[in-house]
Amino acid sequence: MPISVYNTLTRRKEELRSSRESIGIYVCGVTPYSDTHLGHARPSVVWDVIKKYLHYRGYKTYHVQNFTDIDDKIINRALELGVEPLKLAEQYSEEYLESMDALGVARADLYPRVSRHIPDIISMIERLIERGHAYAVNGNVFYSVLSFPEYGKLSNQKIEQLQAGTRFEVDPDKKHPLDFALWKKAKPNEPAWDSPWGKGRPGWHIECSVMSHKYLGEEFDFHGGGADLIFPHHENEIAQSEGATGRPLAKYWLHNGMINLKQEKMSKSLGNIVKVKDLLEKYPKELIRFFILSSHYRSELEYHDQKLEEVSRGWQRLNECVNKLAGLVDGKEFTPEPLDEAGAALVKAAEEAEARFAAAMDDDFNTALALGILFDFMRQVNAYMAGLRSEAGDYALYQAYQLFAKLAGGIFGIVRLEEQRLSGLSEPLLDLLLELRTELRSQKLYQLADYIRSRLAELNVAIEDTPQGPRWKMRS
RNA sequence: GGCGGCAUGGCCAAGUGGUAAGGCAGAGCUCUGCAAAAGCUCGAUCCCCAGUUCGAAUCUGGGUGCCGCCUCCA
Repeated sequence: MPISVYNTLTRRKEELRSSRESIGIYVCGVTPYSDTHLGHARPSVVWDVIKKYLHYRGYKTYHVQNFTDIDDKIINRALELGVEPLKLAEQYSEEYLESMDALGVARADLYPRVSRHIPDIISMIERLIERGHAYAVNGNVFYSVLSFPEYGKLSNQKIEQLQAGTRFEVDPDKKHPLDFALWKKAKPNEPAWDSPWGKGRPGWHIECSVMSHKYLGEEFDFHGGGADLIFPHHENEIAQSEGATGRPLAKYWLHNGMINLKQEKMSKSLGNIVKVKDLLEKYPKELIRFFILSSHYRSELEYHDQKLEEVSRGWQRLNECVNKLAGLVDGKEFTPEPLDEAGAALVKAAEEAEARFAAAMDDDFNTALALGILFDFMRQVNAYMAGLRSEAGDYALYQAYQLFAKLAGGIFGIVRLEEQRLSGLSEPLLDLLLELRTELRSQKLYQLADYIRSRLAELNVAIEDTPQGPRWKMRS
């Protein structure tokens, strides 16, 4: 079954077809001038999962994600703080990468910076001028939107309509109000580079055209980013790249929905951001990923302070199940030889779950559906484990464990295997206590048995009496 | 004003023509000395109106409400 994806450009789902050996992915990265927030985490986690799923399906990928390290916001912030703009940007770029590492996001293959591509930018601007798509005025260079008949095709807008909504003052040097800057004339106290048009710096959108072209070539596969980038950023990228090459920029445009706080977009300018750093202090990364993956990537996602607590219960159950499996399987491998009826049924259920999971992901990466399928399978596994007589583990459990490890662990990154090992004497002593308590229970000395349980609970050790005997676990 | 999206049980969330996945919360039950864990059972006709159709949450038209973009933004 082929993978299909919703393409913003055509506004419908299309089958994924790549003529390349490895799928080229360009995701618009961040403008690094303040802390990484949840809104940045969503596309990162989503693309992390998409990539891992593509790998699972046998594709190779090459993923480029830029840092826009030259920008008005960075310059202004640097001026406030009295530091070098590029240094500030570098610092926040590092912070971004650290946050994403901490979220378990695999790194892109390349993180190009605007500041290191000035000559490439200048040459693309020259090319645009040659081809009649751009003009220089007073040290600035503007892109001429009227020179590109398809302008507006991504955001499905006509130039006249866009113009009607314009609510900012138009630079009198522009031929058309929607023309945008490719090169900005230097102002005092700003980083500036020499160019054929004098000292200046690149405009906002040009860097993505230049760097995607340089590292992925013409017409690569995926171009991604937040839905708020559709206009003007991606629209302008298309105008620049396609104006310069005469060829389509990317085949599939994928846009993730915004994360809202109290029904309002989380954004730096609104000052309502939730920092990834802060979240990670309170919650495991796996839970944050679980939350992000619990709805489809294109829909909006509501966040509030209790949100992660609300979803954590279901997440914990999933983890509990996988942990029990891990304990039973205990790193061993099993062969299918002795397999009773229930075991055979579970093995079959695992196969079905995997097929359904893949079908869900094939359909525009429907992680919410896929999660539902994992929960379905979890119920079957739990039922099987409840009927278990020994702690020996078997082939069916082994298959179930492998499946969770592959899908929930490897692709989604939402399970956390708890290390129950305690240091030194603690573990034997704990086992001794459990043994003692079992003896007390068999003598019906329940008060004492319960006393042990409640005192251990105070030490964050939870005891569960299962048909297979008592087990303990650390409460987080 | 233009463009796009969304509206599904108390909450979250799949489902785009054939009679409503899954999660949380709630109720009951099983297991159990109790507890915990787990399992089982119970709950919605899908914002409103009008159409198309044998049949619509799903298509069409018209409303209502919310969000996003049209200014930097993931």
